[in-house]
Amino acid sequence: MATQPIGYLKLHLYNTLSRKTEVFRPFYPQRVKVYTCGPTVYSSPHIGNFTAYIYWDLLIRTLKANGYIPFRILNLTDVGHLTSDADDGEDKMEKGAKQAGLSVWEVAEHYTKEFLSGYESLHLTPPDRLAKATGYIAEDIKLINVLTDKGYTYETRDGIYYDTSKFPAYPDFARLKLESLKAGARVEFSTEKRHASDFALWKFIQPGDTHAMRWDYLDRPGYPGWHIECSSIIHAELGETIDIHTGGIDHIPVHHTNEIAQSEAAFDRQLAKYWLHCNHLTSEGQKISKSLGNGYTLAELSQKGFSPLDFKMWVLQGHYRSERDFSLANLEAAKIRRLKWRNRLAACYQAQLFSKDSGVANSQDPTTSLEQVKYAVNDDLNSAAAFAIIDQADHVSLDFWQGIEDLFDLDLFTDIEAAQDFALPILEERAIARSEKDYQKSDQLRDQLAEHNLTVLDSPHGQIWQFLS
RNA sequence: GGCACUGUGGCGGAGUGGUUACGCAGCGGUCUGCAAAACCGCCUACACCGGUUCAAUUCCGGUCGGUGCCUCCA
Repeated sequence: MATQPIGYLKLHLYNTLSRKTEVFRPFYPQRVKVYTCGPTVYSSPHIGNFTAYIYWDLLIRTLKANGYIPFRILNLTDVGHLTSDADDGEDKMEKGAKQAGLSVWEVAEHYTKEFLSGYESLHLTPPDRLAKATGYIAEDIKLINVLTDKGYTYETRDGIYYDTSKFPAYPDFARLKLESLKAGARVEFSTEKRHASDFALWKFIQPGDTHAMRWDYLDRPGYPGWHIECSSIIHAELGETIDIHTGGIDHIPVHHTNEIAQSEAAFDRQLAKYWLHCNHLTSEGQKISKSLGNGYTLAELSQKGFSPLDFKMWVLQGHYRSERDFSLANLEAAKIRRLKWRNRLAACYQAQLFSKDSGVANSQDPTTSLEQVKYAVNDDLNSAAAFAIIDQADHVSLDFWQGIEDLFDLDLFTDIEAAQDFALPILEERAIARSEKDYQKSDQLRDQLAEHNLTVLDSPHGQIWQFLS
């Protein structure tokens, strides 16, 4: 498999809908509509949250590598939802605000910025549109009205609910067994709910409730339910049906199941053709969750000397559907691997600049290596297999590395030119010192490089500078 | 309790019915004025018990273990 002849392998993706790996065939030949379920912006995003966006970025880049033109929406949940179905559940946005002494709007603003800055530091392709839930309240209401007109809803004292029994396909997506779901449920359900799986489309704010985010609907103040925003954003921005819908594995039984129920009941069209779900991370053997507050942030990793790109390297070393356990020791290994790639690239850069025959020991066509990498990624985004090919690739082409950057963007080219400019005169001086056997000076010059995070290797082809970290 | 996933060498981590990726660490060596995170080589695993098969880590069944979801989360 690894040395497979480079035929064109069509993009294959594992589709949760069928629980099978399928050849990807979008609705239209080129344009691919993608929707990614984004974060709830009420606390600092941790590494587990970002893992998902790293994988979905790989999806977007892989689509592009296959000649597709993806159009992607990423939503931000900036409206509070109750923490539980119970009437006394605390709204997590409101809770976050209370803890920080800010308004809910300020909380959303603050953590949105934090999320986006982390997103950027990971070199993730920006979505074509960032959709904030609070920007689509009118669409939410429109959609609820459609569902009401079609007889899918009922009203209780605390809100408008979706009657899941009216949508027979409800359990299909997650392969739910509704009876056992009911039996195992640990939550106190709203007593007015008709079925355990029914969910709120809209919540009414009760007199005396201080809920800050509120909109008028049915002549009363209220706010949208947990799942409606994704359905209405998709409808507003992408239409009734899309090619790919992505999210975390946790979304399958509730959020995506409900999304399908809402959208497909309203529009009588399949919501998405392909559903991709990434697995969750554990951190040092423990589940990471916002509620437990036990995940590292990118800033914390940075304090420990790891770039966000080192973390990205670690993430892409594994497969998006695998359970991964994060540890600093493993992050260290990924950091070193990335450093080695940067140094290979640096050596390649120097060879191309100074060697007439830029193909030093070049026994393999770099284009072939790159095709092999794409081949691996086309197999359900197998970045781990792709990385093995990169490690083995025998080449010195900058084009190859550019191709790798297009696919993964690990910021491998960073500082190359500056390092070159700094190292060049020192290396020249050192060459002279060495030819005069002035080793003391030669070592001094090496120390000088070290102060700028560089070192030098004496190869048969001459001196090569390398990054130290 | 229900559902799903999963068990690969010191640590990670792909993959495959037969030739046993890859990374990190370790070990040995080479090159070098000394070095080197440079080069070469080594360490060769698939939880356990059955079954199918000419052949299973790979398929099937069972056992034991791990994880996730069923409650907001990527």
